[in-house]
Amino acid sequence: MRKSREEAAQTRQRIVETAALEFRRGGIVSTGVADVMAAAGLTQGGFYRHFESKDALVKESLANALDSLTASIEGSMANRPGRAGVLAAIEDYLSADHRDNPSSCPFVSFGSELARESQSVRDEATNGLSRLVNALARNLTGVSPASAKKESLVILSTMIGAMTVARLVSDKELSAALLTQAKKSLFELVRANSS
Amino acid sequence: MRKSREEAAQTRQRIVETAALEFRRGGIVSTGVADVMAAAGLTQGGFYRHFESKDALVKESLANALDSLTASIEGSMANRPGRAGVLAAIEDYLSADHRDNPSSCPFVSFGSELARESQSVRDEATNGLSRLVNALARNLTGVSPASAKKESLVILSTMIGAMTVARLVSDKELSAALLTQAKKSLFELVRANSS
DNA sequence: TGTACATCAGTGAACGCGCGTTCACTGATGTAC
DNA sequence: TGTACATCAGTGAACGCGCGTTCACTGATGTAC
Repeated sequence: MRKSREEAAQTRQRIVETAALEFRRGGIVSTGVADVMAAAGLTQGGFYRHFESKDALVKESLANALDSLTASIEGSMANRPGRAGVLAAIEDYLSADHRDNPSSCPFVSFGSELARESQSVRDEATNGLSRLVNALARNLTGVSPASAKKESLVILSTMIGAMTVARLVSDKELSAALLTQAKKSLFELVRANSS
Repeated sequence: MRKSREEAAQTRQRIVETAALEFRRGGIVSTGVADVMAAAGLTQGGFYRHFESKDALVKESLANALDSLTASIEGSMANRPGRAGVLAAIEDYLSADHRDNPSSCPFVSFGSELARESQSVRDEATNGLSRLVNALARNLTGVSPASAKKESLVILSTMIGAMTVARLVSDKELSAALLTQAKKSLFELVRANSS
C-alpha cells in the first residue's frame, strides 16, 4: 500500500488542488474532508498523513486558489500594456462565464465565510489579496505606486461585490445588469485616472 | 404549557429576529436551529410549531434583516435631500462601526452562502436587493430613474465588496484602506453623476 | 356563565446522519548492514 | 549487491459530537354546549 515519496508528494498536491476547487464549489463549512478526499479519488482516512487538520487544508487550498486567480488576472493583462491590461482583466473577471464557473474567485465563493475562519486562514487571504493588489497596481500607470494600490482596492472591491451579488440573485436580468454596470463604472474609473 | 395566540405570535417574531441576528453573526450553515432557539430563550423542540424547516426560517429572517438594512439606509438619508442623502448612507455603511458590528448587511455576513441557498431564499434576497436599489435610486436625482437604478447597482456592489473584504482581511490598515478608498471613489461617482 | 373537552405552544429526549478526527491494519517503499 | 527490517501512504471502520427533524408528553388556552 505504501507509495513512494514522489507519489505521496503528488497525492498531497492533488488534495490541495481538489480542495481549492471543492471549497469554491460548495463553500468551506459545507464541504467536508471526506468530500475533498473522495473528489481526489482517495478515502478520508489518509487525509491526516498529509495535513494536520481541515483548517490546514483550507489555508493551503486558499493560497492555491488565490495564486490561480492572480495568474488568471495576469494572463488577462499579458501583452496589454498599462491600463489597457487592467480593462481586459476587469472585462474577463466580470464576465457571465466567470460568474457561472464555480472554480473562480475565492473571495466571491466564500468571502463571507473567510471572516469567520482562523487567524492563519485570514492571514493567507490577506497575503493573497495583497498579491492581487500588486498585480493590478503594476499596470495602473500614470499615477504614483501608492495611488495605484489605492485604485486597485476600489477595483477589487467593486468586482468582488458585483460578482458576489450577481451570483446570489435569482433574476437573470438583474444579475447581468450588476456585472454590466460594475464593468462600465470601473472602465470609467480606470480611464479617468490615467490622465 | 400552552401559550395564548398572541404570545405565540410574539414568540414566532422573536425567533425570526433572533435568527436574523444569529445567522448574520455566525453564517447560515454554521448556525443551527438549536442555536437560534437557545438565543431566543427556547428549546429546539418547539421550533417546528412555528416553521416548516430551517430553510423557511432562513427565508423569513433574511427578509427581516434586509428590511432592517433598508430602514437603516433610509434613516441615513432622512432629512438629507437627493444625493446628499446617498453620500450619508455610503458614509454610514462603509464605517468601521458597521464593519465591526455583526448585525449588519446580510449580503456581507453571508453573501457567498446565499448563492448556495434554496430558490425561495435567493428569491427573497433578490426582492430585498431590489428594495435597496429603489431606496437609493429615489435619492439619486439629476438623472433618469433607469440611470439612477443602474448607479445604485454600482454603489451597492462596491459597498458590499469593500465591506466583505474589509471584514475578512487580518490587517487593520488594509481593512481601513478598503473602506476609505471605496468611500472616496463612491463619493466621486455620486457627485460626478449629479451634474 | 359554567363546565367538559379539544387544541396546541413549548419541553426534553430521541431519530438517523454526516462531521472532523483517530486508529488498527496492509503491504510496498526506504534503509541499514 | 542482497537481505532483513522499519517506515509510512493509504484503507476502512470507528470515535464522540452536533446537525435537522420527529415525537410523546404537559398543561394552559380556546371552544362547544
